[in-house]
Amino acid sequence: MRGSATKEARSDLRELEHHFKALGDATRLRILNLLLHGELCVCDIQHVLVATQPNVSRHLAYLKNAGLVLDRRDGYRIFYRLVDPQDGAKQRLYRFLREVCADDDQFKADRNELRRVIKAGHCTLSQWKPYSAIAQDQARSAL
Amino acid sequence: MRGSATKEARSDLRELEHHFKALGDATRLRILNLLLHGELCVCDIQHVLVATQPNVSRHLAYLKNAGLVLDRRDGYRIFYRLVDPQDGAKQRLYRFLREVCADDDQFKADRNELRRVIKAGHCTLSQWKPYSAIAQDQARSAL
DNA sequence: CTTGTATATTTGCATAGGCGCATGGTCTTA
DNA sequence: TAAGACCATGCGCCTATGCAAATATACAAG
Repeated sequence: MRGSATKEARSDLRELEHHFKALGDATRLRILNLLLHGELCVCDIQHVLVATQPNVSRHLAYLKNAGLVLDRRDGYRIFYRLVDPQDGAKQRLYRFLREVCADDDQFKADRNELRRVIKAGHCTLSQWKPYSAIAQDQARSAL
Repeated sequence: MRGSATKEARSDLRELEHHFKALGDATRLRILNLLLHGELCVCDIQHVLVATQPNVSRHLAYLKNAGLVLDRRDGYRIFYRLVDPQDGAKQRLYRFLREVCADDDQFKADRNELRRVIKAGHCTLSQWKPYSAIAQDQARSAL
């Protein structure tokens, strides 16, 4: 099944460029840092980042267009999650991101704030789901 | 000496953002792919990419401003090389880049073309130097 | 069907970024 | 000093992107 080279090597350069473009923004990096640990709805992110709703929404649309996140509707809210990495490229990217996000203070603070927001139940409350590629306990503890 | 956290964690977010911005362009990715294997002058890159000189020059300036490359004058030409990674962040970044560049066809073709250009001696000829963080033989063979 | 909540999209504006072209600067050699 | 090789930068044009504010859409509850 390694024959997916057809898909993977088709235009890695363009895909890579788009991925990096998507990562080249502080707000989007902060969003990804949160999504690395689980599925979230827009308003949770909005609360953590203290940003306007259209702003968060547009950045999520950008990430979705770049092929980095997926969305899912549940009632009147929409949950975003990282695309499940199938190819090696995305796996490497996520691993790299996780390494990078781990140390930074801003990212740490955001994760703390996310924990607070989830506890406060502003929005998701019981809806929170860890990112499927991460073990549940790992996601919760790493948060 | 791990106490460099002061420098590293100062504003990782902004630095990371700038790095990713620098990577979010196909031309710059192609340039970095070449520089991963050694020091090069502008006209070599120009020949490989088949781009105008000012264009290459500006992208190199962008990379330099982003803290990813350094330059050095030697006679009437200027050689660019990757910044020697001191912090873990840049090491991880380069490792990630090297992994990603290895498979892609465009990057491979560029490396082949670079080898041809170096052999043809358009510019650097005997001046070519491998990127210091890579063993000389590894750089030449990987090229 | 109306109201309220959560998201998305449009609009307008300001800035950043990419490219080609022309110009100017630096260094070498004659 | 003059010419040639190599490189940087300013200018104009165009596109992409970021943000705020307003507006539109989707859903739930009454």
